[in-house]
Amino acid sequence: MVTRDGRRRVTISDVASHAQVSTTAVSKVLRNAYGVSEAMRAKVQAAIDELGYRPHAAARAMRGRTFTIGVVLPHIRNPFFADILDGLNEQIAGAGYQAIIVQGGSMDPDSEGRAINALVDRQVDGILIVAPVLARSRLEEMARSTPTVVLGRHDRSAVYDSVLDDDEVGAELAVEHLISLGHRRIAHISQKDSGPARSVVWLHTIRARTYERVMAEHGLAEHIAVVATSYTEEGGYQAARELLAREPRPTAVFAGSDQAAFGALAAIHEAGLAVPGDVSVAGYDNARVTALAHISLTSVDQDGAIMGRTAGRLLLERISEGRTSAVRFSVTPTLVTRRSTAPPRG
Amino acid sequence: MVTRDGRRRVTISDVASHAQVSTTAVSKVLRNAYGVSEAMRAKVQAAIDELGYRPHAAARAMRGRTFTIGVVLPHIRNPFFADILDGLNEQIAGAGYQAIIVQGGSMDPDSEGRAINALVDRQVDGILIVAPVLARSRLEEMARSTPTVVLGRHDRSAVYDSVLDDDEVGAELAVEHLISLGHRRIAHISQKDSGPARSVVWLHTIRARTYERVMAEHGLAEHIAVVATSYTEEGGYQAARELLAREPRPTAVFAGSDQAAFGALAAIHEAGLAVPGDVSVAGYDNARVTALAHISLTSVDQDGAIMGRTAGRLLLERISEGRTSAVRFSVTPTLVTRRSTAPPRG
DNA sequence: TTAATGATGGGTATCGTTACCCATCGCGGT
DNA sequence: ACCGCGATGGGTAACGATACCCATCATTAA
Repeated sequence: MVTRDGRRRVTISDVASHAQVSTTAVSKVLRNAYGVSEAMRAKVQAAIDELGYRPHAAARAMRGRTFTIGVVLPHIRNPFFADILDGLNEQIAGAGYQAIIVQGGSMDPDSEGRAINALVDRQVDGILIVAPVLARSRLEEMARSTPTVVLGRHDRSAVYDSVLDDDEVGAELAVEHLISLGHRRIAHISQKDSGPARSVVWLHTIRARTYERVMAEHGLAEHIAVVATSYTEEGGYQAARELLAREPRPTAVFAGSDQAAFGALAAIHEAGLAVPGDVSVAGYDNARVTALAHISLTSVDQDGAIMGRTAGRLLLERISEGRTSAVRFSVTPTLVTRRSTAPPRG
Repeated sequence: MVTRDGRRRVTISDVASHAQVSTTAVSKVLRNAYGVSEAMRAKVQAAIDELGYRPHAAARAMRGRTFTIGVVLPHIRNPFFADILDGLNEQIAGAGYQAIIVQGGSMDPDSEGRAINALVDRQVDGILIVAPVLARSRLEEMARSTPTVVLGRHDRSAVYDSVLDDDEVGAELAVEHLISLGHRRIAHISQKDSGPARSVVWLHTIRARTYERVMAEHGLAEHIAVVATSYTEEGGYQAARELLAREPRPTAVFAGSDQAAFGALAAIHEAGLAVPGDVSVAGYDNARVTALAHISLTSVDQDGAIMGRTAGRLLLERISEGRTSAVRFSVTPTLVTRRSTAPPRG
């Protein structure tokens, strides 16, 4: 291969001739394959270092592994995804794998499908897909050809692994907290469905249903108020404006995600109301920014780093150890109370 | 190629035999190459659609283009990068290109180098690298073999293109604004150097130097106070704590990035001080969250979407049109004043 | 009429690496 | 002395697509 500047890239043959061995031997050393003596390994490694050789991932993809994990994120704006990614990288870097990220375009199945195809076409060894909205059949089709972990989706599959937090416990914690503070008119901000309505495969549906269940269990069924927009700042803002216009207005808002909670805070502030004096707000994800003193948002913590690490481990198990049985891993969330929630006034 | 489930992937030969033409013809259609009749194009396209064929990017990489743009981000936590990415995607999607993102590990040249290598090994057609800390010689080495655009770095190169905002203008706007409000003790939060100290290739250095220059021009040289940590929430928090401990404490803080400004807001709030009553705060980037009512941060706006679009256009020019001369594109920032800045008390 | 030209389609070597298979060697057991 | 076996190293045909070159044919110019 000749690069634009006319210099040839160092290939496995260059290493082989420099070390005076066969390309096969070099390949075996590279892959830690069976049948290589210690002397051979040292000799080849020396040649590799001397020439600054790096395996050509694209060429590898033609026959073997690419040592690449593909990650599909709905969008990179959500800070919680950064935690997941850090956990994933930590886990796979040691095994010599590299993560590449593509944006899936949140809530749009077509765009998500294109993103997945892009990874499959690039022959990644494994795929982590976060909160997909694609039909399960399409996910399974992909999972049959490439090891796959799905994060944040409540369905069971025999072909891909699942990593999720227990959204029922998380939502319960948040709603119970608000109720125990004395709130009765508690509203919920959810996300619009982008597939079969109210299906429990989606985490936002679980959070919303749990909210309704807990409200009902405490005799607050008449106060149930859900506005479904999206788990974004804009979505939270719109939903909160709608809720604040109601009469009587809610004294507390449980937002399905921290981003939505930020938008809600903005709307509340804009309406001239105080948090938590007039309205308490709780979020979900415990993104790092929620801890900052001027925001100080009560939020449900799901450990993104552990979820990312686990996803990485599950993928490596499938890739290297050939596991084919499906696994489901669930973390239990906890509530972090901060200054955005307090007993209602009067 | 046989996938795990035993099904063969559809290849160009399958398409060729199905359409009863040569693989060469199919390849030409795929690449929009010269020498294809309209009838041929239609026939081949029909076969492609019928079989659901998708080109194998890894195989393409062996001889031709991968139709992939690699993006190196210091980390995905910074919301400003999301704007850049949206602009880039918008520009390259039409040309059939796909962006893949790798994390470079901010402020760590080694980790950044590994990220770049990962992209080069995967044979991407072009690379966009955001705010790199790597030595210029390494960047140029890479740029000689792969079309490269560097975003947010103030050096001139003959081999790669540069996209940046005019940080001198931006910093001037922010500092002049604070001075015109009547502030004199204005502090600045900057970023530690991760290479040659105080070199003007780094945008944080330009912002810091401009701050010093403008202060001096207004006879405020004695009030110059710079704390260099990092453009992150943690960095802004630490720096602000240090600044608030000084006697007398500053009445205004110009943070070099919005993220640092958020950290500063947290520290100020934690110290029991009010914004803008006790301390005014201005940031840089005008990330979307700064506009939210409960934050309402005065910030310097650089249009990330335009920068991303331009970077995409410049890369496509190099890839498709073979441009080799280096280009430099600079956007002029504007100031967006919000409620975090006001005249000093008393 | 012939030669030159342009448009179109196809044959084939090749990119860098690995999977598969085979050759060789040394050693222990019969 | 011979056989069998495990350990080691190498030869070679793929993987899927494209670049390069050539063959063919219709059209136009001389």
